[in-house]
Amino acid sequence: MAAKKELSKTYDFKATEERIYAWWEQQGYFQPSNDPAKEGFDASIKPFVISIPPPNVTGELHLGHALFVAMEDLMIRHQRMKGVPTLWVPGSDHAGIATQLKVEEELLRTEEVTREELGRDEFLKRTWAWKEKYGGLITTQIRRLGASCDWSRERFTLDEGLSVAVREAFVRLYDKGLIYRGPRLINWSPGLRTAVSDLEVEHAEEDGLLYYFKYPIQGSEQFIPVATTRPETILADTAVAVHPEDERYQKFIGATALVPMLNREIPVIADAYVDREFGTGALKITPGHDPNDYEIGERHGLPILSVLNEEAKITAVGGPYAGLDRFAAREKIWADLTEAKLILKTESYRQRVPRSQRGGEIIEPIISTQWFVNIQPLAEPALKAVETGTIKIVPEHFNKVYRNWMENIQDWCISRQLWWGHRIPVWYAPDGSMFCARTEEEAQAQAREALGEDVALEQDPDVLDTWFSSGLWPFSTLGWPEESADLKYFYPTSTLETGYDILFFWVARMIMMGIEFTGEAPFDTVYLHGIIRDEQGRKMSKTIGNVVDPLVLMDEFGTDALRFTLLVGSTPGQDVSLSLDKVEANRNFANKLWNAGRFVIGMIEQAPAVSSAEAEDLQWTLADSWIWARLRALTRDVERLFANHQYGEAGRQIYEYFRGDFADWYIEIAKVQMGQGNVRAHKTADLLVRVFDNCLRLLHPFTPFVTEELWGHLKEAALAHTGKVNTEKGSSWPDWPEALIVAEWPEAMEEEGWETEILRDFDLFQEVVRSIRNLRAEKGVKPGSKLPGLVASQQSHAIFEQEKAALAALAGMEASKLEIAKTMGQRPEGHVALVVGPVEIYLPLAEMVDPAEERARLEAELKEAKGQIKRLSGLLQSDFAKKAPKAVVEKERERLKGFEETAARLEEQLGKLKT
RNA sequence: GGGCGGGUAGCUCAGUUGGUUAGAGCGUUGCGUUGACAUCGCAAAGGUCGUAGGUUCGAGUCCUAUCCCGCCCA
Repeated sequence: MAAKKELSKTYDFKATEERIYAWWEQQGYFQPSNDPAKEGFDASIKPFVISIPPPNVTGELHLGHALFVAMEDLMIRHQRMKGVPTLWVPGSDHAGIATQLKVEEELLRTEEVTREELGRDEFLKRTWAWKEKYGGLITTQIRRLGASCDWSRERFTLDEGLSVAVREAFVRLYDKGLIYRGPRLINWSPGLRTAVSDLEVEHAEEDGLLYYFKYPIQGSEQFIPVATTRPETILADTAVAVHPEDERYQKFIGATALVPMLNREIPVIADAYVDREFGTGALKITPGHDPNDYEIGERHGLPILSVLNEEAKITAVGGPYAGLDRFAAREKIWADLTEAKLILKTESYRQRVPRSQRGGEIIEPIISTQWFVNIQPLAEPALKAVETGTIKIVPEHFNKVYRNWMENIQDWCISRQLWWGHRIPVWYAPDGSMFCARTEEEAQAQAREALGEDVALEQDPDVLDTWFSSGLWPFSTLGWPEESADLKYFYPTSTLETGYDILFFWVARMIMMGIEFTGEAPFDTVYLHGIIRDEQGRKMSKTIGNVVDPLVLMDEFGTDALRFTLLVGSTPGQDVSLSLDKVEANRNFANKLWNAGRFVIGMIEQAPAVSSAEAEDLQWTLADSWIWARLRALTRDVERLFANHQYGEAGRQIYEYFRGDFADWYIEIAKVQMGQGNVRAHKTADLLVRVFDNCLRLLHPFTPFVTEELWGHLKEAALAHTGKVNTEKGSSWPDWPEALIVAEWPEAMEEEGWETEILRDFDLFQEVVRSIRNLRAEKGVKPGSKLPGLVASQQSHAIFEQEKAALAALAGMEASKLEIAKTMGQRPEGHVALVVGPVEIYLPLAEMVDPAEERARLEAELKEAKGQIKRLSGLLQSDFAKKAPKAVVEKERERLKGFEETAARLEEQLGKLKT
């Protein structure tokens, strides 16, 4: 016989996680069980597919990653265990700006060179080198979280295949006329020297000043008072606008105003857009630097002047101010206006300042020639897909958010003045004509066709917004534009899981592009999770210094603890507050699980082998039936909760079952039953295995490592003792596949009718145990001392007769001196009485109890019972009895009966006490 | 200005389609170490579910109004 393998007393996640993960991966469990690339492929089986939200390739793991990995891995593992072919496509994103900035910083720090000094080709070489070096980090960290994604299908947005997809998408949109190039007012990031999209600009309310000054009217001494938050833009004003019905200024409409300091002539126009209540009621119009003014300018055919260049310095338009930085210019102009006696006043003002989502610098609206996607034709079908339910968003209320955005969507600026990214597939001839093509050769051919000769073509220097390639992710990763086998089988994907903060950035764009290019919505469900906050509900930020590193948490508490905390702490669409205490508590939970496993395995070894005929002859105990009934209910609840995407609640229920029912009660009773030996012990060990096996299966998607490890030991023990516990697969009996990760998910077990009574009986048993424990604690009975006692109950007599040994063990009583009776004639001398519904319990504790105290206790209980009787009988006499469903009324009747029993017993006790 | 989410125990949060005594973890208090587990066990204290109305036999859950906090969009 092989040496008995002892499991360590505590769960050692450090010795487990890496080994288990490597084994899973090497066994190929992460790959779809039904794979077009493999033999025996069956295209008719519907797979479950998730595309990972690709993390920044040079990024490092943060809790947001940990949450989405945990969520998606949970879904994937659940489906896999249900026998569905699953595919989770991993990959990463080139993250244009973020990566380029990182590399630039690094180059500046180590070599003291800028990217301009290196040149575009060299810089890109360095960036690829950086990617090779650090790009693996994030995926290694994602593996550590236990992610069961198919690494053989890993993708990167700048891979050749995905780049082909990006060019294809661009060319198709261009050919359809949905991509255009032109000068528009766009958001410019002066620090990064690139355009950004509307979504990348955040508007924060900040304290500022409102500057009041005079706009002189040509040929008169009069002026129009105007207020602005940005005096430097006065230099690019091309009109002054007033409300057409404003009596104060009507006389100026049509007059010519003079731009202060420059004396440029501009018209005074009338436009209903002007808010008469705001400021002075007159508005300076700067179409070149303000989105609202831009629209007014378009309406009135005003010229557009650009007074700020790409570095946010004053251009030649600003005359004497040319070359000044935007902030310096503001001061200088205001000083000059003061000098010229053109100022009125300043007042403090709370304004909305556009800031870059990255870095926080102030964004300048400027006129710039960029590439845009005409989004309306894409948005319409994307909106419809959600409205009609083709795509379901969880939680539902995000439908409205989505619709609201889609209905007000603006054209998307997709060009970026960066080097790291997908270069725009457009080439220019010397004469300025442009050719959009999938390759340079194709562009050359087009040029030859159009111009009749070969000319030197210059590719557009800009790259595409990273989200442009991310928008193609669900199908580009599967091989699109090729009709690959993967694309055919795995697309559309199933669930898209991500944070609500990128609903517009990513989800909406995937839906638009998916429908446009594949004709199908890219997924059927969008599950949105919240943002992780600290225990005080604050966003994690480097400035506050409250950032929690998931790697540190995993080192300290284990991956399962972190995953369980994130999963159980999250409700769809709701932010998650994470505290270290919770992670610690869940580390403890994993340990509890481990030790329960040790116990069950020990019991397998101890169990006697008996024949199946003998086993069948012996009935389950109340506790056996109860833990099984509870498990059946649990499987139903979990099934329902998973179907409704209530993963956190499912986790909580499993946790409570394992801890509250299995560990706290059933295991304790099982010890007694094991002690009885023989067939009883055999059956008990058997049930312990069945129930624990089910717990491990249900928990596996939440805490994959500890459950896999334990299950392996459990299986080994069971198979080593085949006669002692049943190892045959049968209805609801465990089978023993090669690994838990591919074991069958516990099916929801329907209610069979017998459970109600069992649950009620065991509930009474628990109440009795608890009340005895309570009294012991109250009276300070030494925990070790075993009390004799009497339990009397007419109707529930059989329960306690049967569970006598368990009752004694759990309540700290001496089984041989525990008497179970139907009635008690005389109150035994020197005993204290407890009443639980129809049950009376007598314990010989009278010396420890003051009779007056005893009476007070009984009276208090009686009062409580009577109160309940009054409440319930009132309830049952009201309309409730007529209108509520029968079962609900019946439940209350039962309750009333219980309290009446209790009251009767209590009154008896009090009567006896008085004599 | 429009929209959305939240306000439940000291703290952080759960709470199917409304079902009648509202749960967990942590924290607090008391007790406890011979075999599953001190990363533990037993017991206890602690909540007028933001406020005011309404619908209903019945409301933490549905409706209306209102206050506070947060977010998104303009």
